[in-house]
Amino acid sequence: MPVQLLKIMKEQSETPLPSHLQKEDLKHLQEGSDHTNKYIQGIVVLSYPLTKLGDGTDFFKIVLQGVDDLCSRINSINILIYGKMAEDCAKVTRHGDTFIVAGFKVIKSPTAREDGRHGCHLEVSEEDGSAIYCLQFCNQIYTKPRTATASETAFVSIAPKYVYTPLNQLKDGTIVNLYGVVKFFKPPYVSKGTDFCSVVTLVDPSNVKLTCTLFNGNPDSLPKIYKVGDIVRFHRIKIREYNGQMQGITSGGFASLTFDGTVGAPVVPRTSSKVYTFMDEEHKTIEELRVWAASNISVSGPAAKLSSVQPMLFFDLTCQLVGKAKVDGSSFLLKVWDGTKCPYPTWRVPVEAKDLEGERVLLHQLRNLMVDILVYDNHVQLAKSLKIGSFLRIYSIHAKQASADNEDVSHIEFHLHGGTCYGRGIGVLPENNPDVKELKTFLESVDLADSQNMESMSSMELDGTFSDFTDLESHLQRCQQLPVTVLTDHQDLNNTELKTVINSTAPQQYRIRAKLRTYKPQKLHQSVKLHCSKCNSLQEVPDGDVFDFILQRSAMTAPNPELHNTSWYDSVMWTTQDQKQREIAIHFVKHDEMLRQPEDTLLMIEGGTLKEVWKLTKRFKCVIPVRSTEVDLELLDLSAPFLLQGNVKYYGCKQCSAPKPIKSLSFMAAEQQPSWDPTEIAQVLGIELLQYVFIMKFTLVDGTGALNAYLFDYEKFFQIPASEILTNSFLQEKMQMTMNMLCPPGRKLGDLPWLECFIKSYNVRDAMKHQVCYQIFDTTVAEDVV
DNA sequence: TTAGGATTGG
Repeated sequence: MPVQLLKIMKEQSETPLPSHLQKEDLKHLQEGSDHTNKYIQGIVVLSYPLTKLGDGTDFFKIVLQGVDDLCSRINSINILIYGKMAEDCAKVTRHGDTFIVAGFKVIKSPTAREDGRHGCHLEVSEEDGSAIYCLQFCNQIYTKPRTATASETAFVSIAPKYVYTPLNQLKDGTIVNLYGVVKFFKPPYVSKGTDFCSVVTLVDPSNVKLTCTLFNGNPDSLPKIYKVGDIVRFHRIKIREYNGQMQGITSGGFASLTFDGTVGAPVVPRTSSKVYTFMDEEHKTIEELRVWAASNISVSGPAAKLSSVQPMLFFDLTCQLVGKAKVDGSSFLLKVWDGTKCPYPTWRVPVEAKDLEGERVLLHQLRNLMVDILVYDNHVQLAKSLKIGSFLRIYSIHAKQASADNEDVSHIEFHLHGGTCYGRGIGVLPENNPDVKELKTFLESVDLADSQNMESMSSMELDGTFSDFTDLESHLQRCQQLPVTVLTDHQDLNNTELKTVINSTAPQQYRIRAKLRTYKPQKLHQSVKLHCSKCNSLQEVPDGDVFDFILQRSAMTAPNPELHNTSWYDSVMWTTQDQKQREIAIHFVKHDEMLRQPEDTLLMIEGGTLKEVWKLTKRFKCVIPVRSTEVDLELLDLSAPFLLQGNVKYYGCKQCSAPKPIKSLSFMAAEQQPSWDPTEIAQVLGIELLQYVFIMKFTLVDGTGALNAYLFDYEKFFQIPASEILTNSFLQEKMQMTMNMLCPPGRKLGDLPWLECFIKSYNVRDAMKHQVCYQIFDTTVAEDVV
């Protein structure tokens, strides 16, 4: 029975209702006024038998009498309960119970004249998201005898007890309730039909994705999602199969709650203020999902401040609207700021002064910090409706690099293109949103006088002239500073300005002197990739779990005893004592028919776990995980490392490797002093060795222009081997410190150190477009920096 | 009904 005993209260008169609900007096009830977030309370004085309506719907009617205003003429009201809720209520209702009703519809009562009750009646049902709470004396509902005092009451909720379906158990044609973590979303936008639309992709710990298409005529009724990682609870969402996948779509009684997904943040639901049930159990679910999401969802979205805008990329901006203006039928201008200054010249969209809405004084004061964002097509209608001063998150703004005919230096244009790809759109953030609170505090702290200086500062750097002696002095000081990177070759070349580099055709090579405005990825471990020099492919370094899984799978094949103890290796085998009784075989490769010292020994292991393999690498020179076939030992799947040496896992390229029999290693073993060099082992085994490499994008500026240059570095630039960074926290710290020297966080452009770099330009062409890219080479971090 | 994730135009 979906009746839930929520709490037993002793010596306590107030009820644990959702805190947003407020009591409404019977005499204030009238048709057409807003009663969301209101409840009425009364004593059951009459109930009618449970009946079925013509369409089979259960129907139950009770009469509640108000307790506050006994003298009032209209002191009682009819409550009409429909559907499952009618059945549930009929089971527990007793005369004299106190009922609390929320989420009701107020309808003019056709029987008011006859029964002399309230002029309206209330209608409630599960579909409308209604809730009924019932207060009874304990001894009335406990069947088991117990000592109860009169002051002890049980609090019974006749709100349905919801069942939530994990995303991997959804079935076509059902209507379900579910929880999920937002992996992708499109903020509500105007659809081509009559409604607003929002598309939301969820994941949950079952690791199944569900994309939901949600419609509502009122955008406020759609989930209030502000960022990836938010958690939602959907009630009554319809599941359908579409293109072979499950899909969610709004059904009649759809309702949603949205929560901040940050671990530790207050659990406050965002909802369009309908009545909702939210109790301790739900609270726990949110906390659990937050913890799961923290390690399973990447929220490092492209959010950015104007100060860290990257030309040619897309980003999400949290900002305040300062001005807006009509441009033409298909585009609309938004003028926004976030308190930081975009380091590049930005465009100004010309509009008629009469079309510009916003505080004139503020528009003038903020002119150096404000940027123009031109929004198109389907975003225009929403943009027009925005209120000046409101806080916005604009998703997937395109920072387009462009230059006008009469300009030497390129500028940045901000476009919100038409369509909703990649969640492109505009969301209004409420004042209580934590990001808005932070932004407001920051905006209040911005010294506008300082921003005027910033303007003169950047224009000074742009045209390379110096207005007075102080500027000249500080400039000289900077020039005298040693650069934080140096060239390892080509010292005799002269510097080229970035403007010249950008305006020249590729391919060419240049010596440049520039500042590192920003770099990507900011999380340095994300910069490590595996590179195949044969097919030139790049791939992510596989996760340790993948290796674990492959080891587990290969441990299911028992070692083949016929392959043990050959002329070139000795084998040892044992069975683990645990329940699984795994068989492990280790083959120690001999040299001159003798075993060598462990630190010079290569061994092969069958049936080991990740932990066991790691332990062996601590003791022995090399470890190669293998499995038995009928005729020979063989390497595992190439998603696993084929060799472990020291702290480094060596991987082979799946595409370019052609594994040879393991016994090829015997030739290496026969060498006078086998080096067990990974490159050589790879070659002997027919493996195309993947190299660990740092891939980063540096945004370089020099006062004449800006460009993005890629760093592709095995070891030379940072003087840190890319192969060791992932397993060595000391090296990670060292690299972070180096980056902090090259690009000190929080500094103004003028205070950043200079880098000397050698870069080459090259062409990237495909059928559609042509782009010139830049790569840093023959450059290293200066000795005194590392 | 609409959209059904998957940028780059003005």
